[in-house]
Amino acid sequence: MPELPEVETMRRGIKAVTGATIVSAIRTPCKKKPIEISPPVNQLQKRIVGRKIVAVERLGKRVVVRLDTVDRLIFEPRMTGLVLIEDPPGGEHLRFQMRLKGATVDELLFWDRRGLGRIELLSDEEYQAKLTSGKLGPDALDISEAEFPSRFNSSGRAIKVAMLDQSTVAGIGNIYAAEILHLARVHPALPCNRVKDSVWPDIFRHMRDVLITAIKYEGSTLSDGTYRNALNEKGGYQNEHRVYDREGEACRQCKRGIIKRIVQAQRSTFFCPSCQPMIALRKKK
DNA sequence: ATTAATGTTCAGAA
DNA sequence: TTTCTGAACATTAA
Repeated sequence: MPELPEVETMRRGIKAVTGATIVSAIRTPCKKKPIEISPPVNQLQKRIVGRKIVAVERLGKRVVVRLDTVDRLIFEPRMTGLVLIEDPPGGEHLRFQMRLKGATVDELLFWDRRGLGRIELLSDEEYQAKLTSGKLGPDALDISEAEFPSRFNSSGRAIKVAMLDQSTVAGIGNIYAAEILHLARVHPALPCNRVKDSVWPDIFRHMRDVLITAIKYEGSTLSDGTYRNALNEKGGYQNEHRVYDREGEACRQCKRGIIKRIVQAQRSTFFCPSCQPMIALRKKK
């Protein structure tokens, strides 16, 4: 579930592990298929046990735990992963457990219902290589207004598809892409190279506003109830959604449009045809 | 039984 | 070279 606001909420929720020393790290006995851990757990243990956690950061949809070595332990929740410091929603899906000492919390957990998430340990060198590889763009809350359009500009892809691509900007997912484009009144299928120069600042402004507001609400917990903050409480931003998962309902903004659902890049896209007309493409189709 | 789900990646085809 | 499609990963719930 996690997009940038949910992952940022996780990061803040586990911040108390800063300063702790890692006593043990194990792949929890879990009857489900094990999640991917790189390097293999026994090698990973050798590099993290006995080490101290010096900072908890975030990059896009990843929680980055910095150690007092060259290494960073990276948690990537993907669809249903949670990084927690206390008992998870259902013990059945606990995947990874670190015991800690020297801080106010004594464990760090990774829980994942579907098990698509992954854990990765990267050295400084490997981490830098990942950042410069072009596979991961700048964080959506770090990028400047000036750089923002240049990440999309010449591409002919639909703007919503480009927003979901983590190499464009890191952190935006299916919920927030829809919400941002609705606020900015841009049709999700509009090709990037047909977005007017004057519109990019609007998209940038609404991107920051939606993400920052969603962080204040501690993210969105959808109807399946999976996503929880570190205290096992639901987020609140789902009640603020303007288009996501509201197909057939009246647009909250114009009160007349009916929210439509289309499929782009095999993902549902929700938008208001009235607030988000595809002006630049009107002649097509 | 079928479908879709907050994500990512890969192969193969336009 | 770029973009799109389908499938895969694993699990659950409607």
